[in-house]
Amino acid sequence: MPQSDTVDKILDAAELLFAEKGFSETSLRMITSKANVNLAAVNYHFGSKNALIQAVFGRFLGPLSRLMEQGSKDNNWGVDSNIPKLEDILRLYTQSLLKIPTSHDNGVAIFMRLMGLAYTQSQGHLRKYLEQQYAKTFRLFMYLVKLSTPELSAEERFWRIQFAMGSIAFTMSSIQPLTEIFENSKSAVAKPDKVVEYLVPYLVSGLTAKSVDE
Amino acid sequence: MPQSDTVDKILDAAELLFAEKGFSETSLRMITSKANVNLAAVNYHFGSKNALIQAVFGRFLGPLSRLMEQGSKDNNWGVDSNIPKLEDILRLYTQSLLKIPTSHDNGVAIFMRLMGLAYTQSQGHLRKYLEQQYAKTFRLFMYLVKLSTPELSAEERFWRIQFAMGSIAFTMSSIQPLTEIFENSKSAVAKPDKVVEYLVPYLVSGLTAKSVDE
DNA sequence: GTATGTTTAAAACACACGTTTGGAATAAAT
DNA sequence: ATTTATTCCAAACGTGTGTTTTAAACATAC
Repeated sequence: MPQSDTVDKILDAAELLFAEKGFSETSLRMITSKANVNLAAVNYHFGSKNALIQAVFGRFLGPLSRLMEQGSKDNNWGVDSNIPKLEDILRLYTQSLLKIPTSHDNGVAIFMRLMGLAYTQSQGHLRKYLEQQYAKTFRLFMYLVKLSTPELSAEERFWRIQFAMGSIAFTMSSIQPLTEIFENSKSAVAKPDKVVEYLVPYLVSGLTAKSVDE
Repeated sequence: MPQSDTVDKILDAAELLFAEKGFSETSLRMITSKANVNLAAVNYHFGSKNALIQAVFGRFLGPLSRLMEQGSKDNNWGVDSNIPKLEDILRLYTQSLLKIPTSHDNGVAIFMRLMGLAYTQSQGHLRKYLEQQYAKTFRLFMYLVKLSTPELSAEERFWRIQFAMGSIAFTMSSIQPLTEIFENSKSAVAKPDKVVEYLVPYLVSGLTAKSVDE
């Protein structure tokens, strides 16, 4: 068995458990027993639990970051007065998400859930890691949105993006428990794709709402 | 010193620490030392840490729940074809929030942050407690929104409310320099009232967006 | 003033956590 | 075949956790 196998088994198990329970609520013993590896393997391969958390994020944010930048470049957004539509930006984002290779289905929901947790749980080290690792991509995203919503003030645009990210992260965070609650005659668990279908027009409408400044 | 004093001191300290760090990341020793009470006081007065968490929420949600139901009744919403406007519902909500008595300013921000954590951190006991305690109020809220947005399908309305709640909870959760806000109460960092000003038109626009079903 | 119930205090409890250790097993290289 | 580096494993370590225990302090009523 090659080395990478243990590493990936740990990452796979950690990803699921973190998404399900949160970071502090998931112990290394849960992870290693789910992954069928020795407890010490985490500290051996990753160094610490915090480093493992960061590695979990790096595994999907790396590809996502690359896909977003590539997509923007392919469309020539931002050059020669080539201004993207807000829907197109969101679509690039969601479709980039779907392109990320995952070890299991429901990968998208898990990513979004993890991103929500990253913002919401006060893991200082994670925030620091994400900032210095993906600040460039985030700035690109902000720039694109700026191009497509020139009528907004910088402050209002910032907050609206914040609101939009909240809708996404929060929704994906609570899909499972909510569908359990409101299971009035609806048997099927809400599929993320279906939810995204509802999400996009909502976001577009909210982001392009008439400004309060006017 | 009367009994209630210790109880309130614990609740005050717990509220702040939970909002700042999360539930699992806050130990009873942090709470009791911040509250200047003995460690055993928590288990004596509340029974367990989980019960303390629930008590912190009860202190907020009890008044809020009453205010919402009273406000709806005062406006005769739902009777005699008296249909509320969506803005009015949101305004009732935000103003009810502001009316809740808090032991310190920034109470609203802390409350929203806690609600975000409640949804986001998978504290099973908390979710169960909130459900069986405030399901009635939540159902009223859903009903009012249904009255004001008759054009939406039940499913799409459900998800849009979800999106909206996400915006609120997430935004308040990630006003990052929270600690600064707590310490020097007149910090210039994002004031919740200002954010709400931006939030309302965004929510209205999103919630009333043209349906994807049409 | 004594008795009764309630609240505080200090200490200890059992347990789960992340991490470290030292040696066994395995693979790669000479 | 022997060496060398890497990976795995069982066990233990130290620390911090929520909770319990015991007794003292306090308040209240008779």
